[in-house]
Amino acid sequence: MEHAERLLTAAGELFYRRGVRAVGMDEVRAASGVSLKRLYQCFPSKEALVVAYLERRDERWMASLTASATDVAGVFEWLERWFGEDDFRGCGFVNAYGELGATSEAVRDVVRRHKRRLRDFLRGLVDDEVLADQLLVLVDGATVTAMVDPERGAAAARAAGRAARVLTAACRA
Amino acid sequence: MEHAERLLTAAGELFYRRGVRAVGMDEVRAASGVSLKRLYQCFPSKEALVVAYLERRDERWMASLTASATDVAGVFEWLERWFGEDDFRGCGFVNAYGELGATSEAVRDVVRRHKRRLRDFLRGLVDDEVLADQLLVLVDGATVTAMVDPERGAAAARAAGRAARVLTAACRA
DNA sequence: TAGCCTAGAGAACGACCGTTCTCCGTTCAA
DNA sequence: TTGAACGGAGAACGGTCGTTCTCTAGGCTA
Repeated sequence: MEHAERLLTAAGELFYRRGVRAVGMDEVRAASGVSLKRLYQCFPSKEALVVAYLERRDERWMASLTASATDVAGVFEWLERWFGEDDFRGCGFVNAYGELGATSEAVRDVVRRHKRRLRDFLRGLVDDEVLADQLLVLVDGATVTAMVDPERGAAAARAAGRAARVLTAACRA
Repeated sequence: MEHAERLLTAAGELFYRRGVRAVGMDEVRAASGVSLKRLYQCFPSKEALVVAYLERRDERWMASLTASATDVAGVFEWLERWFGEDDFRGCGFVNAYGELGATSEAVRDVVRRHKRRLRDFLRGLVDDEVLADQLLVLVDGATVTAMVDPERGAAAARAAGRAARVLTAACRA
């Protein structure tokens, strides 16, 4: 079923760029070229579409990160490249949580799962619980700074990367 | 004019807890006890009310932080207390930016101003540009972690505080 | 050809949004 | 006592939302 794919591609771009509540189902239909009837056959509600969007985003985002970053320094180099993309608009999961976390339990869960997966990956890189927590904080913090002030995104990524190096060294000592 | 005060108190609680778009003007009216007519006399549009909410939140949040935290360790102790409050729901500015940053220039500006003020305050504590960037990243990152997974909020604050201590020491060396 | 199933286009529906307007009771000056 | 300004309650308005329904055209089977 390629319809779901087309829908998720269109919805993903729109939801990420403008926010979930700012995008109507009819706009997803127009951008995807899929009829409204089939849209609701693929995803029985907007919430289902949002959850699918987040799950797909999780898969792709994590796949890109894990394929490119094989050590701690690589994570922050990858972040700096991401922050520099012209359609970067912060963490799609944090944004979705801020919009819908108070309303939708399903959204809350998928965001939590994503952050847990990210932490697990970092944990695998450093093999220390507290350091993994600290790296997760650095990643999310740099992403927030880059979103609010895109011009300082690269600087934030590098500052966070330096912090990660110092913390990793301190942890080994 | 106490009406504006009542409106901002009600709107602030609702906007922060549930998100801006999830709260209608009529709900602000009901929660504040101020008539709709006067609401629009005080704030000529919802956007104006949102901007005023964020500006007030900036003032109070920064005042609480600066009054309580006189050094770097104090910042993260203050964060841990904040994360433990039962109505904590992450950074109101990041949430508002995720919802409205793509739409409203005024919201974008007030969020940027807030983050710049926060960075300036941190910069005053440590007197080093890169370290100030790193502390800002730690603060925002810990806030994201605490929002997404409230049970780990205290741990995130402490991990970030330990990271700040290590980074501060490394910077002085 | 005749009948039937599908699927798309988009109208329709009910709810709710931000915003404005109407009505009516009160207050207060003359 | 009259009348005019004010203010609150909430109806009204135009628009949009998520979701469902209708209509029509086309392709398949018999």
